[in-house]
Amino acid sequence: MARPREFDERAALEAASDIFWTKGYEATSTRDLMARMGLTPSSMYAAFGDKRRLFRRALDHYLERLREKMSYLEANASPGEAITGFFWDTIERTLGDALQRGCMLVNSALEVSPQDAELCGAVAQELKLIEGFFRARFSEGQQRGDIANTHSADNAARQLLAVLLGIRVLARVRPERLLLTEAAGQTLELLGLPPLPAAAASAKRSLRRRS
Amino acid sequence: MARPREFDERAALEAASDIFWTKGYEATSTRDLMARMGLTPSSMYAAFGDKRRLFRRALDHYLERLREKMSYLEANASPGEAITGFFWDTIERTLGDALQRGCMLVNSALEVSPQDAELCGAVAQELKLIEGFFRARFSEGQQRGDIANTHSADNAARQLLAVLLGIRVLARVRPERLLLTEAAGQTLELLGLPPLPAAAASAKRSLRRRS
DNA sequence: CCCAATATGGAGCGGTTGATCCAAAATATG
DNA sequence: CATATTTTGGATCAACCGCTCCATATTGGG
Repeated sequence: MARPREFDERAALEAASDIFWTKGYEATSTRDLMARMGLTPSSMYAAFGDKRRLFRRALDHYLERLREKMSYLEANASPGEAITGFFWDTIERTLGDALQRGCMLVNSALEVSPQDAELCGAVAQELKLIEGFFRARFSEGQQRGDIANTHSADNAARQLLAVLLGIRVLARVRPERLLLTEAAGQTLELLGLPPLPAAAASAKRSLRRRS
Repeated sequence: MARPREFDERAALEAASDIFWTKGYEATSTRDLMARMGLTPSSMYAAFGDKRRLFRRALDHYLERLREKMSYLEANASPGEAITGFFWDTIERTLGDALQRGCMLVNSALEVSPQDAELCGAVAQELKLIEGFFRARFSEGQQRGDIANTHSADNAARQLLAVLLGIRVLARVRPERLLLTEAAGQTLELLGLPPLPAAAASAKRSLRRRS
């Protein structure tokens, strides 16, 4: 019994997520947001609350896709390939992004004030989720016999998480294929995980995607 | 033949570096800066130019200490211990910081726009310096016979750099000793580098420092 | 001792910020 | 068709932004 919304909330969130991802929280103004989301202040504030709460939802929206990637790999690849595939996907996507936005989660992890318990906690929890993904896959691979029992899954997961985050930092300022693939590849190799596709193959692949 | 400065430029830079480190570039206002540096707008702008240039110098000031740390380790420790010591120092310092500021270089790496070629390049170059430190130490250790020749110094350096950056991201939102030490420790171990001091010992050591 | 030269204090510039408010528009229900 | 309810557009708010300007203070050189 009232006027219906003229905009798609999901699409608006997607737009908001995009700007926040590109420019960061502080550097994004509410006017940037309204322009990109195609909303007037009234609509935006009514639908999403203030800037902070909108950011929270935009981040969640971004993270949802990250979680989907993990689920997909868990369901459609062997444990070892799931881990390697995660790194491969991360590197290829990062190198393919002309805007060099890196990862919104990592960007947020460093921009968010440690005093902001709620946002900080959300980021921390998501990192634990990724760590858990690594640990579960690694452990599963060990039970299967694909992966050697030389190292504990706990430590392997911690190491993989650190390397992943490091790669995302590096990619932001030094988007060099060799640097990223070798940093990841070396770690995968030492842990007895499947290697990344050769540079030539992955280059061809990203070329195909671009066209 | 003119009035002399009443403030110490170095101390002012130190103060500026501190706020930028704590709050980031965007979230720091010129008023924050002037208050903390104890300067009026006139003095600040006359001495340091605009906010961006001040940030550049504040970052350089921060990085100088980072370089000193590398020089110190290079001069006063074996190659392997220099690498391990760098990680140890990083972790202890990070865990000891109540403000959880992490590393200003890493924070900047993600906040700086990739379009900002100058600042971005400065960050990239500093990362190369750290990578070079790892590579040189690793290579030297191999020549000495301290470190196995199983892995190339190039790749080891890339991996160490990634883990280091990853740790600094993690520390920002999950300052858990075990997580950081094991992520680093595992990598050091796999590369045949000296282990980090035991948790008990390092806890004692940081306690001593605090008192 | 006066003057050129630099530093200081602080008012204040135009513009932008995040956010609010209200009249007009659009719908489902009675 | 009227009314209650919600959305929409856009003017507008106070506060803050980075930065400039100028009068005043402080020095060294002639």
